[in-house]
Amino acid sequence: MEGTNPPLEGAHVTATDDLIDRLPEPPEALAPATSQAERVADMLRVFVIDGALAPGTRLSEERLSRKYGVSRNTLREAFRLLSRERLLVHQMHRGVFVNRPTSEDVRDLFSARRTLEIPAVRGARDACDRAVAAVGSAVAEGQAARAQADWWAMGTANMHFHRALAGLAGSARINEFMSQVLAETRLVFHVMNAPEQFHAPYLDWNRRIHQRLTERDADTAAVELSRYLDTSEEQLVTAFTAMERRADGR
Amino acid sequence: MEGTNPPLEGAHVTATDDLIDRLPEPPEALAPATSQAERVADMLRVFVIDGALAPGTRLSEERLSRKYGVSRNTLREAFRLLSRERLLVHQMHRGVFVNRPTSEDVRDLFSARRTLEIPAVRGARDACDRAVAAVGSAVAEGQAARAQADWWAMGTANMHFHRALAGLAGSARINEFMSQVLAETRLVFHVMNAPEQFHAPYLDWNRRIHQRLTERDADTAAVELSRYLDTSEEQLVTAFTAMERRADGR
DNA sequence: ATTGTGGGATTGTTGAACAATACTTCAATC
DNA sequence: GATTGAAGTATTGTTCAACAATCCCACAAT
Repeated sequence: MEGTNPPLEGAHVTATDDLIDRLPEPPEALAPATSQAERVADMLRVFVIDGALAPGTRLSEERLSRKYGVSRNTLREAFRLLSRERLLVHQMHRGVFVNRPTSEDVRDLFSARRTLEIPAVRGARDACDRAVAAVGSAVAEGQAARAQADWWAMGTANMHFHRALAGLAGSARINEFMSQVLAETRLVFHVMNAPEQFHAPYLDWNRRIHQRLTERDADTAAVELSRYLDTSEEQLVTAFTAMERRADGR
Repeated sequence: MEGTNPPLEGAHVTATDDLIDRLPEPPEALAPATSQAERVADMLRVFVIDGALAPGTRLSEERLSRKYGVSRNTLREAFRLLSRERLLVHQMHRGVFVNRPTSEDVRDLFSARRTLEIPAVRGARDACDRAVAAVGSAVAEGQAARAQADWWAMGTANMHFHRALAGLAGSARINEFMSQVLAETRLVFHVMNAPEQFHAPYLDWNRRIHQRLTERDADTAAVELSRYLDTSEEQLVTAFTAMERRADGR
């Protein structure tokens, strides 16, 4: 071995603070490391939204805690999280139940959606392209689902579409709130035992709205969306009140 | 005692189901009977919003549970509730802290407020009178507070004013979300150690907006509100970033 | 000044215990 | 026969004590 390894020019350079500041951010504030309660909540959330746990179902603390290998206390923490999201409702000394929305809830949900979605669409002029693109991919997702006749996926795509619309507002808090509202809306379909084809006719509507958005015709898009919400709400409320009458008139 | 008490004509009539249905509803679904965790959460919420617990403060499970005579588990349930409201933030294995919003949060909060408030005002034409009246009484509340030079109450009145604006949308879910957004906004003032007179100049602005509303000139009211939000946000963000620079440039 | 290396403090989670409340069952009454 | 009353049972509300996992801090070593 002739000669020595040339020492690297300027080896052992400590990174300046400047450089460090320029480093990419960690994905999520450096691995938030979810707690057990949050993991259980995540799992239950999926069950509720997908309908594995039907609205009105009571969740027994003891059985669930044994089934999923967590203590009752931990499970209760999870319940609290989901209650705040309105997916579960907590009744003192009676337990927690999967939320079963009423027709009044349906009206309120649509009222909230109007407030969130329509202004977002109307102000879409200065929304970032990334947000508009999200709307487009939700449309594509819906069409793919229809091609496969996967009705549940179509419903999911529809939710994504409307979440993307609210996303045009560009506020993280609005986004999260909208997600909750849509999750609760999904419960409505479970309560009704809605035929999953329910969403089918709305796909074209979504496509048209997105079309308007790409044409930068936000106002027309907003008008179409408004009509969409009106008819969708009416259809739901009608079906819902009929079901409610059937239920308590016996 | 002469004679017998005449039996009441038709005494012991059982109420028909019809009659029972017509009975007034109980105030709140028949005494929801709050749990201990909720009571603790209510208490802590007030502390946080009023600033008795400053942003960034860490809440020790052991000390708080001993101080308020509840178990750690119960206290943790309360923490979960408040974390979902973004008043506390939970860091795994580190504990819970009073949320300390950043300038980015301020921008997001105002973005959310724009989405919630402006459309509500613009659509105020078909808002119920009761909701408009709430706006008026918030204005009055602010003027009363100014008369007494009670600056903290002025801030509260300002919050009530904007909550009332969002209330014009007429959705319970929107109302609750708005309350959360405003509570978090209040934290911003605590972070800044804002002089409480901060709110003073906005009182007249509020009065003007309300004036427009009573005149049924919703569009002008919306424009004024939009300007209000712009200037308020700018003022806050400016002060905020200055403070942040001071803090981490040291 | 930076990097290991403890020890101490705090949180995460569990299991068991008990009180308080709701539900169920069945007998007694009108 | 339907309603009321009074058991007993099941479930939730809450506490307590324990232990593992993790973080924080001070101090020594380089």
